[in-house]
Amino acid sequence: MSASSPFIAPVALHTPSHSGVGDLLSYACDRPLPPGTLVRVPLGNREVLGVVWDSDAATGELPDGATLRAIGGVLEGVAPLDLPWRRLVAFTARYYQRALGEVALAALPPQLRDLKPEQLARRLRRPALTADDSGNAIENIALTAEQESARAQIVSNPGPFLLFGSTGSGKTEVYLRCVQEMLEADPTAQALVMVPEINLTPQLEERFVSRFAPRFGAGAVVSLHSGMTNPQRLKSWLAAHSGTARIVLGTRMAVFASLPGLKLIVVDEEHDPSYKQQEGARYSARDLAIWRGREQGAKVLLGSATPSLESWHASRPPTPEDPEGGRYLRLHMPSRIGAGALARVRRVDMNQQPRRAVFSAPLLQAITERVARGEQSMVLLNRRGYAPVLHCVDCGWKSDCPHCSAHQVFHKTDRTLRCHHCGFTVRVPHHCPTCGSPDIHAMGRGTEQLEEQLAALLRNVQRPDGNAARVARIDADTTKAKGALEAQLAQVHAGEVDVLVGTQMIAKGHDFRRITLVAAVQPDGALFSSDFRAPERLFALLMQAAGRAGRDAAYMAAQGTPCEMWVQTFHPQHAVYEALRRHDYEAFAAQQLKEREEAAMPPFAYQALVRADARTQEAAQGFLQAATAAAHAAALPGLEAVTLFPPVPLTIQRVANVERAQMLMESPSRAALQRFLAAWQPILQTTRHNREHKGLIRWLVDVDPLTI
DNA sequence: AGCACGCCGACT
DNA sequence: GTCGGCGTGCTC
Repeated sequence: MSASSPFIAPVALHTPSHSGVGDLLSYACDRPLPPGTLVRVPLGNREVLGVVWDSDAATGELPDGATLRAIGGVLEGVAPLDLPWRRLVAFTARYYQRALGEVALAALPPQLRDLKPEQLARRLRRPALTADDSGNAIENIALTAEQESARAQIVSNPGPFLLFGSTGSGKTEVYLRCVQEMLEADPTAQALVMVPEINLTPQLEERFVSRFAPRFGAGAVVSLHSGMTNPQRLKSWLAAHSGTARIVLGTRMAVFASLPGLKLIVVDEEHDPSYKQQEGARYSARDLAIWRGREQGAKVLLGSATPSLESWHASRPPTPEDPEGGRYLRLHMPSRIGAGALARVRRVDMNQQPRRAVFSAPLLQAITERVARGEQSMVLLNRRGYAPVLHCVDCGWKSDCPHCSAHQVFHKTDRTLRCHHCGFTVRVPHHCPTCGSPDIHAMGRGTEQLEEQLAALLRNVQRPDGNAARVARIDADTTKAKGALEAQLAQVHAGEVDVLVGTQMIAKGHDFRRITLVAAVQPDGALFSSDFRAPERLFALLMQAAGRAGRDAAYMAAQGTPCEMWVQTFHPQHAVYEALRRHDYEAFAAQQLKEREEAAMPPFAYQALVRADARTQEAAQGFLQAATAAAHAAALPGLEAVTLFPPVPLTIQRVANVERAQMLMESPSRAALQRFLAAWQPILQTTRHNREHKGLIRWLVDVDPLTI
């Protein structure tokens, strides 16, 4: 140890857990550094960003041969990250089976890592937009009785809360009011408000800024999501970290924002699968919000019209048989305000329609009438492209991706066949690549085809202004360019579009005032999926889509026609559609929960997956089998309460020439599953290094997976 | 994760 | 003759 550097600091660095490097590395420094201090340290022949960690977590012993090196420097001007933040990061790493440093560094803005000390100093000197309590009173919008009741409950109870409010019930107004009261009561308080998608942040930001900037200053509201540039993200992060920002709006990553004054967390559309990160540490931002709120003494408010069954179950009211009830407090807001009645649901039995018809006659008629009246319609299909596969009539060839066990999708717009899994793209062949036949057909349909067919079908239909009907499409392909989505939405709002075709992208959140008909043309796929959560997701999507119609009561009254949600289905009696018809989430949830309980599935059991990627399917499964055998041989703790299922190939077994397999672990006890996973981690690592498993490329653990 | 070192194919 | 492919190993 260097005589001039008598202190040792444990530092968290971005090293993955399977890299053989421990969670924390020790560095020498000439003064004691408080935990949470951001430092630059030498690692090999480079200098990386690290966070000084709590010394009780350090082993104190250096491995043989390692030499203690000195810290390169402290990031001056950035206060140490506080204990609640460090505890959140440590919990996330532990719970989701990742290295501490990986989670810590991923939770920081990327630019903090890249900036030279002088550049950072310059950034810190630049004055941020100030947040100041100007004292300007906020003009309170009167709450409805339901909103007021929810607000009062939130004020007088500790939470967490599940705000169960139908689309248009004014959940956002409740969020705004709760945030406002929290911030006014405490001049250092901060609030975190999360939404599932980047697309939804601008409209949320607009609403929060217009409400709170006059009162708390222009710098009081900041956003945090991956669509921002690195400098923007750093700026928002610093504002939150320093306490200047009072309100942070963002996507799932925002759950890791440093918020020393955090008093309230809102998770809007809490059921949305986007809250689950699907790479790296596979965390659920909604679940972490609950944990963080409890740890940091902040209230947590989850909101949805179709809550996740987990949250619904966790908020069950006490009954004589179940006097405890759930951990959350459920708040109801069933009424729509300022919006028309809920859409009337119309099911078209496709068994009674001509085969291969995309649009049933009654649906087409309904859309036609709306175009003629100057109303808008929205048509949903969760499949991009023109057709999911090309097929040769003569030899049976199909447009299979050479690198994946999936079809290449026919995109007519640019005459390509594209694999949606690996991106492999070729020109559309004119003749069958196998037998040369020119007789190749598109099978099935995607949004491009819907747009084309609808335009043809409505060719002779006129709008009230005498112009021809206009059909537009919004999906990931038409919105690739920056600002494209906003531009397309603006066209819809301006009334330039009569029928909007798109994927679920258009079902989420956007307020279309003049839409009076929403149609799902082919939603049946999810009914018979092997994924036990598929019905839940379909129901949520259709409810959300139905909520897009008739948002403006005044407009609906003037039009004098009811808004409608159409579903074309071969199974009109299916429980999902029955519940949808009655807008009865509660009955649907009760029925689903009963099934889940009988089958011992979440939320009545806890699950985790281990996935293995390898050159061959045998290698992938072999690794999982070997790791399972080793777990049993070692009689790992927790194993007595955990069921390990045999490895199986993923639904899409091969992607980009990588074979994929996974195995499921299930337990009635979350603690037992956690104990087992923690004990298993080192065994998985040693198994990987066994030369028997050379074909293995990577393995990963997914705790509380959304799809299995 | 990065980044080096290290040993075998197609280009100037 | 070099450029460069990614396999293996190391980082307090």
